[in-house]
Amino acid sequence: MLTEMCENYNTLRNNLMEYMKKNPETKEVISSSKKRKSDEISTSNNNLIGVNGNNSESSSSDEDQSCKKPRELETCIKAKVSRVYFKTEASDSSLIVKDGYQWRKYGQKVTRDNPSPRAYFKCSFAPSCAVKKKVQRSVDDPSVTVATYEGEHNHPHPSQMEPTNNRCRNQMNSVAPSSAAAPSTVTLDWTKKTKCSNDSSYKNRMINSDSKMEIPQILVEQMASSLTKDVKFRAALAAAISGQMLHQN
DNA sequence: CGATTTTGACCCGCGC
DNA sequence: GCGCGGGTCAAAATCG
Repeated sequence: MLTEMCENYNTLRNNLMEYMKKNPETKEVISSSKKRKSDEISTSNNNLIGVNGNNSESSSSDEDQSCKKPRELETCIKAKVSRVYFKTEASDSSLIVKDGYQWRKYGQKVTRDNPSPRAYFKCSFAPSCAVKKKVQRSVDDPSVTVATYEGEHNHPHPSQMEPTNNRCRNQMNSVAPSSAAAPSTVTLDWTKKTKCSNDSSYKNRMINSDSKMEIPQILVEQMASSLTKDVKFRAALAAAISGQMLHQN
């Protein structure tokens, strides 16, 4: 599956390169757009379940160059911004994202371009950890929750640091009952991994824990089959891999 | 009783 | 200068 993904990624990359050669003005058009417009472009371009991690170094860095104002430029340099898409129940009106960290909600607003409210969270370890996140349902797909992370945690993952933390554990477990029999199980499991792809320590831990789990072979095959048939998943994985490659470069 | 959430008020940058 | 809109504050309410 990974081989196929890599091939698809290479094909996509080549197509993009060719397109960029044929349309060199594309960059300028994007970079000359205003900030809010570029946000919209970013959202629409990532109209899939996946990770747009570390915008300042990824393929979307062109639009970040549109940060003309000193304050925005400072923000671009100082705050590491990543956008993560979570697949959730459309009927679930809560804006709780179970990423394992502890957050304290400090505000909620209804924004102009999206009828669903946007929730503002700070890391519970603030002010020592200044990470913030914004959570809002996608305007295109209400079943998709978009979480925008600003900054990086300067402390270990709470679930690793404090394994007896009831609140956190309850949040993580709260996914299980509804997803146990639902077809969305695969999606939820996958989002648990992808949303942590910017945190290498957590990612490694997930991989390690996965290797210890005994998953029935038939289930693995079913999961792999359903995922490879999913166009959105393939595109999201390609985006995640390309982001990782660009990050390494 | 401390931690967290809710929610209206306030602040501030931006466009006109 | 003014109004709009996004982001933050902080008091009250709620939760465990």
